[in-house]
Amino acid sequence: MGIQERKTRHKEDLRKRILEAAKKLFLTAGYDATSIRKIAKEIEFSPTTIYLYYKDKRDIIYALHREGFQVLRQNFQPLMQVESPFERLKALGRCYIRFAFTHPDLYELMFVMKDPMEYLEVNCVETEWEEGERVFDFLLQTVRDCQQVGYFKGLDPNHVAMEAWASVHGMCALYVSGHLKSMMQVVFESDDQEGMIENAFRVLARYLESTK
Amino acid sequence: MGIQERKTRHKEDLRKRILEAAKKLFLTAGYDATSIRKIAKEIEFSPTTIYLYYKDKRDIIYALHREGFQVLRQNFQPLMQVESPFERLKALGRCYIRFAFTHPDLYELMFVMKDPMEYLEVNCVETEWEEGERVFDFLLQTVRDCQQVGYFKGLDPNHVAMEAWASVHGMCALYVSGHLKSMMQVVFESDDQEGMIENAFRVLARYLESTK
DNA sequence: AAAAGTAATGAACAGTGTTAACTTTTTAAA
DNA sequence: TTTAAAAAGTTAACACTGTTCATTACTTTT
Repeated sequence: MGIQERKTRHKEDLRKRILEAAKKLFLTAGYDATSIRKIAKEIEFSPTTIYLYYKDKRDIIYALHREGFQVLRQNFQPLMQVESPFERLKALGRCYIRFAFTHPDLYELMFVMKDPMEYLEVNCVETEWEEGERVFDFLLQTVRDCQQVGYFKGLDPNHVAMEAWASVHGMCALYVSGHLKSMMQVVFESDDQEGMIENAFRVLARYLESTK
Repeated sequence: MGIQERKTRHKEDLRKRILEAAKKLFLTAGYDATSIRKIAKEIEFSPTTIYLYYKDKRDIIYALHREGFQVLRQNFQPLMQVESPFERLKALGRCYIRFAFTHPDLYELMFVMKDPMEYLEVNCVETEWEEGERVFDFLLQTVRDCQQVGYFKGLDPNHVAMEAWASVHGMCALYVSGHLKSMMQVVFESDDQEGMIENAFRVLARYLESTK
């Protein structure tokens, strides 16, 4: 069945080329500026062809969403080696923030935009947000490990993990949306957003440290 | 000049009616479903008439954005009376979260969407995000008041305030975007988002408390 | 060679924000 | 009161959007 195989490979290839084109447009011009027609022009196919490979536009951005989570998990990989649970937790936070700053559009797609989540709800097999689950599970396990060595005494690890995620996500979300920038210009008359986030994270780290 | 005045009042009236129609559509159907044409149909005017009162669509949503901040400040008003700075700080956080849960669309408009911020950048008088400034200043002053009675020793109030805002914003943002819902269904097999946020906030409050 | 199946497309639908040119209404001056 | 100017509002159009349907071009199977 070598012919059949080649055909399948060709199909998969076009699927990938569509996604690559979509990613390119998305990362250079943003979501709203990424239209089906522009993607089609990029790969030199008719717009309707895209619908043979992806259900609709949300299907495409959901594919990018999944890809983003793979990249994030790759970023997290080296942290597994960090011995100290608390150092690992802090590194996790810093890594998460760095990801948001280096891939703001991807971050927005993964953690801010509603469309991919709506896609999940509609095409529901109920339990399908594996990527997100794995990432949160890593955080959760790290929190539990911290408890083993005396941190977060008397606190529910689920709530601790949730609070930690919300904190760093809050910083990143304010950054990618431009709210941090506007706020800092007005309130602090400064432009060093990265420094501000760095310092805010240090405060958070102090809080966590003091639970020991 | 009574006639001139009446005319001005009439113009202001139509401006308001446009905004009311926009708000109604926005709150019932969301931003994307709120088109200029639909707003026009709602107030029974031609679509182009709207452009005589608002520069463009972003101008309208920026007006809603400002209105939202007025509502938020009204919600904060009673908290001024809270004597204890730390109690005030906690009440501020709870109040902020309650606002996000009761007006999720408005919250999204005010703190998540990029468009109003972009509108600010384009129509720049540089320093024009008064509403946001006032709200953050209130938080900042409360943090300083807390320091006066022994909290946050050795910490920069700016960074403490930033961290606090990021934390609660993170919770709210994950709620309004649907990420919290998906995550909880997958990881905790639960639907009680409000309870989760409540508990996460309690953890944060514990952190803050422990700085005394 | 004819039939069946697949891949790709052109044309169209119903909608979007926005602008230019035109018409109607209102105001002010002669 | 008539007339000219200014303001308010509308129609038609442009250049887009996501998406669907009928049709063509090509490949494989019978």
